Amino acid sequence: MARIPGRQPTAPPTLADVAERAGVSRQTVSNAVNNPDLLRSDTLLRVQEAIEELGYLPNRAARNLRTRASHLVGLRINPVQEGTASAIMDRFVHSLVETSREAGKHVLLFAGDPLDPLAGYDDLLRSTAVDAFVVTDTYLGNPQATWLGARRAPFVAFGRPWDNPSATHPWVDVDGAAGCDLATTHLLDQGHERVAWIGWRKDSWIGEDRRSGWTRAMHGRGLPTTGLASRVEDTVASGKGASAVLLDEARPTAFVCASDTLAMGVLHTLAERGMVAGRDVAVVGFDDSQVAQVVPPGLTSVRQPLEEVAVEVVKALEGLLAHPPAVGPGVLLTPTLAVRGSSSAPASAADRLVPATTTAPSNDRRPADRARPQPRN
Amino acid sequence: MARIPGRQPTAPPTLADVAERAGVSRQTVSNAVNNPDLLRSDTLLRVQEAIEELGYLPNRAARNLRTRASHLVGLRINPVQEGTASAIMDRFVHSLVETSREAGKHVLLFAGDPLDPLAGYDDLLRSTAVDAFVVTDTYLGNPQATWLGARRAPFVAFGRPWDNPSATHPWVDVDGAAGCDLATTHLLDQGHERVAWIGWRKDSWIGEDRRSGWTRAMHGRGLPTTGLASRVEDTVASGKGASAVLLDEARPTAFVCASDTLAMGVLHTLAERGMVAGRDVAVVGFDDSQVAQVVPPGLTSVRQPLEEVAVEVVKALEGLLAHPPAVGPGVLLTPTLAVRGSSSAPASAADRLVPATTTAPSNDRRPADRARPQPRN
DNA sequence: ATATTGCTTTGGAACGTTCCAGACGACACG
DNA sequence: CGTGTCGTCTGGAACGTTCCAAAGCAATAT
Repeated sequence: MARIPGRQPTAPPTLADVAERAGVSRQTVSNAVNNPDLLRSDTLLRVQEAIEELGYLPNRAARNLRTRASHLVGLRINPVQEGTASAIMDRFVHSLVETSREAGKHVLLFAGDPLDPLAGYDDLLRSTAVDAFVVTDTYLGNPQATWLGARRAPFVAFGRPWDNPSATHPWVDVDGAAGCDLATTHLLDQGHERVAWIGWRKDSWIGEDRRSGWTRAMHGRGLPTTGLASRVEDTVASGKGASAVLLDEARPTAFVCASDTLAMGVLHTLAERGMVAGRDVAVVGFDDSQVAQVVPPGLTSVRQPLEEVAVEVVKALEGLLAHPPAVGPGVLLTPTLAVRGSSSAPASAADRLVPATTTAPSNDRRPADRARPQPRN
Repeated sequence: MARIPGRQPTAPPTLADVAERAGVSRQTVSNAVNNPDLLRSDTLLRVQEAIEELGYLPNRAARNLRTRASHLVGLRINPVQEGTASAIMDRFVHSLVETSREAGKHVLLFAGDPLDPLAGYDDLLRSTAVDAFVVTDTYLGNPQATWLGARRAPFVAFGRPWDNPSATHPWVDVDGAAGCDLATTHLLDQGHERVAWIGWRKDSWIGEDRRSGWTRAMHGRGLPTTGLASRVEDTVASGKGASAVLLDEARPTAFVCASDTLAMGVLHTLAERGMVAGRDVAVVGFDDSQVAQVVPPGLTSVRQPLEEVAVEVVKALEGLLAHPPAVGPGVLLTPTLAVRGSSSAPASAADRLVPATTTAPSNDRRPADRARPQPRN
């Protein structure tokens, strides 16, 4: 197969190779790849055969250079957060990669310094290594957004522009309030009335949003929330501490937590007191992490529809990179609830505890009162 | 500021821009970037100033085209495995990204079909989108290796070439046998004698390797292993079932598991029977997943040194891509043991069974203890 | 003085693709 | 019969970089 003299025998075939083989010009081969409908059908066929035989695939670098596009999407990942339950980011990465593939894009990962939200973006942008970014860590109130915006860098945010609701960049987010409302309502439906909240510090927009779902559901049933809430850091230890205090002081029968990490803290407290999640006290987490899925007896958890998020993000990216760019409104998706053992209704309790909606009246024994020590081996 | 006429005002500066500003030729600017020691110091300075002022960064596509290198490393990720505990891959991805950055490389993710180990590789290779691959899923006995080898595609494997020990490609792996030996010995040191094994089916090389660490440790103390082992699938349910059977039939006082997923199965059985891990029965898992870190009372687990793995992988990559390519021998790293509540010595048992020297089982920095607050859903 | 050497700098070519303007033939229209 | 239009195909140029060969120049060796 005639090759240009200086080429390695292992070098991938080029347009010129295919062109020669098919007896057409380079440009015709290019058209066969990019604008097949420009060719007469028989030439198209001939070229396609040549492409097939040679195993030709366009050289990415050359194409990128010419078209000023890399078909790469940059995604910054932070160092692993050890000791926490949430793996949202990882699940999202998987979904994003799969969805991007269908859009002909690949995901380029780069490292981030948690303290400097902008590190890494600049280099990739200036070296035209990526076409656009997906920005995820908007919990800080995203300076990336304004910075990237100022640089005219295309990006889509996973997370609302909390600090600037009038921001014009495309974003996709999950309705945390709806999720916590769902979780709380699920518990209320099982007869719980004293449902406690363990969330994050007040300066977290996401935390306050989720919390509002809890209060909304509680107040919707005319139930009080005072004394039932705690705001702490997102660690297992904090969740453990907060739940211990709440159990002592407010006697809740159920917990809704802003994260699986905090929920695991509750499970720690229960274990320490010989109580059983789902039997003595109900617990619901947030994120449906692997932890929630495998910890006995299974942690009920709000599940973010990350696959859908990825789809919407990619959709927004495609709009952004189209000619001319089209940017739609923000997209807010609704999470679901993965119900597991930690909030399963003990049959007897459920019957007893739902005077409002069902027939069975009044026994004021609550799940928490049924706590008893573990049976010995 | 002179720009070439047709250029957008927002277009990044090019070599020519910098050259004009510094009053030198393009090639001199190129040298200033790539071979600074070729320039006289004063010209170098002048050029560097111009680069600084214009914010110049070499265009990736052009550089890639010319040098036939993309500085990208391809990594295939499989769809998330729901319902399992292990997140090895994700931790590895993080480490790899960080380490790659220091080597001037970025990580390109692409999606994989678990059933077709080769999907995705071919396209990236033929389109010269990546310089090399990191191959991780070698548990299948890796057809990728031979296939990539045949295509002369540079790659480094995380995982030994089990099916072909004489394979010549570079690889990095973690000594699973040593890890399970460590885990078993840790239990033996606490006075346990009947230590059971729950592992994978016999056709898993990795599983058999890990299992050999358990038998080695047991036989080393003259203890029998018959009847104490079970081989199942890597699911929580399997681990639960296997542990239930073993508890009934072999009365072990401790379990060593081939994965955290299986270990969580054991915890399920214990919970169901009102038994407490670490008090009634000791449990050790493998991978030090997030689950192990947060489940009460903490799951002792063998921790793979993924940071080191990443460093070695990148080192191997650099050798592979050097001119001429240099491929070293395979690297086998030793895991550590993260000791947590599930294997804490019951005081009575330890007193009864062995004068246990107070061991310092792990000088590994224990990440669970370093948990930092960081709200992100 | 001339040749040799080493240091520094330079312009042209090339990497493989797509854009652009135009060529070519066929066909229809006036 | 000339002219325009359409469908199809082509060669040259350009994207921004690095490779290559060579040029200019100063200092040293012959």
